This record gives sequence, structure tokens and C-alpha cells, in this order.
Amino acid sequence: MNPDALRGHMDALLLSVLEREPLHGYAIIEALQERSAGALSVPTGTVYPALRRLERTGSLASEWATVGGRRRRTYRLTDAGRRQLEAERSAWREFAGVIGSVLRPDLGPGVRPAG
Amino acid sequence: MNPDALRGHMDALLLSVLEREPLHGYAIIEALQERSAGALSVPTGTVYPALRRLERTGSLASEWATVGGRRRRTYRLTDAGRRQLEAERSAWREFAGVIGSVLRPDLGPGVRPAG
DNA sequence: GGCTACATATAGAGAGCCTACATGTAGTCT
DNA sequence: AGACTACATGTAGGCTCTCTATATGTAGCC
Repeated sequence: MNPDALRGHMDALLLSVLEREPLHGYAIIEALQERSAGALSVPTGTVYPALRRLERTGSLASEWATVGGRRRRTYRLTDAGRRQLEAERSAWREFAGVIGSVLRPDLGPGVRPAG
Repeated sequence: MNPDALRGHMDALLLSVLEREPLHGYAIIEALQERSAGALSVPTGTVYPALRRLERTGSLASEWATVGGRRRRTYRLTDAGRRQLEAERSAWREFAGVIGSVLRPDLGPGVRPAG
């Protein structure tokens, strides 16, 4: 997976895995792997700064917890975060539609869609 | 359309519009607009450097022409470019599948796909 | 002379993702 | 004890691509 392709879609991914339940950074990385059937291995250097960015802009909120002697920072969606997630979803649908329509193999001048 | 989202997909778009016939930069920009029903307005400062990059890496070749007193640099796909286009298409399909599967609305623990 | 469309090009800014590194706990194996 | 792995967070710096802004020039219309 070309890293550049993820650009601008990271926020959507993070918000999406936090939709059902709050998670901490490490668990978010695992959740992304699971949901993508192993295709997404997002490094910590990407995820942690992105989570802080989303908290700073008000889409996420976090609390510290200690579990089994280890410190975790657990993130949850705010109301603004839920609204942003919906916006990201519709932006993705539009984006995928546009790219898909441009990328669709060019069948040549004699061929057109059935209709 | 968030500019960051285009990151890493520009090459695919350019190669794709050049698949059927060679075009010069200005015409490529118009073709992108047409194929995307007006959604893609890619600025010249993006397209021209990207075309040169693709030529430098061997996916495109170009020739100068003068039409109506104006100079054009016309780009065409090389064999390597056609191979790259196929690779970009399958990369896009994979990418869209992965993002889509992560973004799919989380319906909660009690809901699962029919089957 | 001024405006728009056509046509190419570059410099510099901006932003985000990645690599690499730093730090620390808990548990297992030898 | 020592080494290693899994768990867990964080930052600094680099890289690359896209965008904005600007420059240059022809052709045609008013």
C-alpha cells in the first residue's frame, strides 16, 4: 500500500474505528489491521500525532487509564467527531466515485454503455 | 475536493486520460474535468510537474508541436506507461476496497451481514 | 489598448505520512 | 540475571507531492 495514497484519508479511518467504542492508540492500530484484513499497517509515528491532531481540533477527547501496570490514553468520539465522520464518509464516496470514473478503462470510440 | 486526497492518485489519473490518445497538458486538464463531470479542477502547477515526472521515470514520452501558432508539448503513453497504468488501476481497486471496508458504517454488535 | 482563451513553466509554501529513535512496564525463557 | 517479545506512548526530522502565485507568450475579439 503506497503511503501517499493514505494522505487525507487517515482522519476518516481513525474516526471510523472509534465509532462503536473508545480505544487507545495501540488498539486502534490493531483494529485498522483487522478491519482491513491485514492490508493496513499504520506506524505509530503516523497514528499518535494524528490522534492528537484530532483531539486538538475537537473531534476526539481522551482520558488516561492504567491497565495491567501500563498507561493508556483512551480516545473517544465527540459529537463534533461524529459529525466529522459522517462528512468524511460522504467525502470518501464522492472521491471514490470521481477517481473511479476517470480511471475506468477506456474502451475506445466505438464502445459505449448499454442503454 | 480536498487536495490532500489526490495525493498518490495523480499519476493514475494522468495515465488514464492518455490511454486512448496522446494529449498535451492543457487538454489533459480539460479531459480530467470532463471525465469527472466537473469535479476535478487540477491546477497547472500540479499537472505540468507531474507530467515531467512521469516522463523522467519513463511512463510517458513527449514531442513538441505548433498548432495555430501556439506551442504544445504532446504526451503519450510508453509501453512502460501502459504497464504502470494497469498497476495503478489494480492498486486503486485494492485501496478503495480497503478504505471502504474500514469506513463502512459500524452497525453494532447485534447486526451482521445476511447469510 | 484591454480582455479572454490557449499554452507552458517554475519557485516556494504547506501539510501529512513515514523512518528512526527514545522511553518504560510486564511476562517468558534460558 | 539477562535477553527477548508484546504492550504502550511519544517526538524529531525527512520526504514528497500538491497547491498558490507568478511569469511568459500567442491568437482573436471588441
